Amino acid sequence: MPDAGRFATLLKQARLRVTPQRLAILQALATGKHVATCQAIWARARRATGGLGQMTTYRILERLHAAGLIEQFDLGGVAHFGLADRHHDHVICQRCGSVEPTETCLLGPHGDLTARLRRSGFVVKHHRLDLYGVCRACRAGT
Amino acid sequence: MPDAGRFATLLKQARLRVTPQRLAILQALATGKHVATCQAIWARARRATGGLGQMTTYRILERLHAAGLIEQFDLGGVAHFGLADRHHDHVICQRCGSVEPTETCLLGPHGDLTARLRRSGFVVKHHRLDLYGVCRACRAGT
DNA sequence: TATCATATGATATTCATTACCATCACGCGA
DNA sequence: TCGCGTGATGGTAATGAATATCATATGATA
Ligand SMILES: [Zn+2]
Ligand SMILES: [Zn+2]
Ligand SMILES: [Zn+2]
Ligand SMILES: [Zn+2]
Repeated sequence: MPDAGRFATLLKQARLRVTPQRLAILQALATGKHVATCQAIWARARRATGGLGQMTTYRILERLHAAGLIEQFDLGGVAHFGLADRHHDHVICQRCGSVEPTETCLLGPHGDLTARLRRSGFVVKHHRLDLYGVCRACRAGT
Repeated sequence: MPDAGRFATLLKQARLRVTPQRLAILQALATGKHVATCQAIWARARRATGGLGQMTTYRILERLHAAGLIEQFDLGGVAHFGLADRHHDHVICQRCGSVEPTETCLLGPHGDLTARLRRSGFVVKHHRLDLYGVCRACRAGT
């Protein structure tokens, strides 16, 4: 667990207890793809710790999301989770299902949009922008 | 069913059979909120037709989505459906859960973004932009 | 180290969605 | 207008993710 110290600090900053299970799940989130299902995270994390309950995984992921440490969104009907270190948008391939984060926010001058909507009475807290299409690898494979 | 003729035309254009169940579901989608769950759509449509199976509702919604007549996306873990007459983005209130469509696409010069990503090898087919926040009514109610 | 609030783990349960199959009816051609 | 055949419908059963519950274990603080 190379990032144990960093993750422990993150948990403490969020006023959450530092447990081996939580560290294992954060580590699993850091090593895999950009996002993963609860099942996948559980499978990877339990291998590292030995005994990790599946329901514990659900509860920890919910808690980490409530604390803002991870992002959560539904994809194909099942919840997906990923580390939420910085804001990013998503580029999703409809063929292979890969989910990649963008380097920068794609919304451009974000202030414009927020100001425009605030004038209509709606206060924007955050947004989710997902671009669907076909990635380079899948196009080449055709 | 005031829009029966219009919906029948839509179905025929999509090479789908015109059945009372499909018309009832399209009508239910047109009368309710911008999006609704399968359960809610079923409840409203069955009242209009008398006998409508729940599983039939699932199958019809899936078919209509495959044909591009309706939009589908997960919200809070359950699928939501709405008429997809034109492209729009979503303004979602986190307090009351209301989902409202935007008049125009919020992405601005869409071509810029598409071109930029195509240069990286990714071909954008469509996107989903959801803005989360608090609506005017909920703010006033505080 | 003692204490306690909280986290964990296992089971049972809920609920949306899918699978399956027998019956029915829309659309088309005679 | 009347059959016919393909596709649609409806019901039951099965799947699978997610939640509820509660006894036990453990991290944090003093
Ligand atoms: Zn992400
Ligand atoms: Zn963004
Ligand atoms: Zn919409
Ligand atoms: Zn848009």
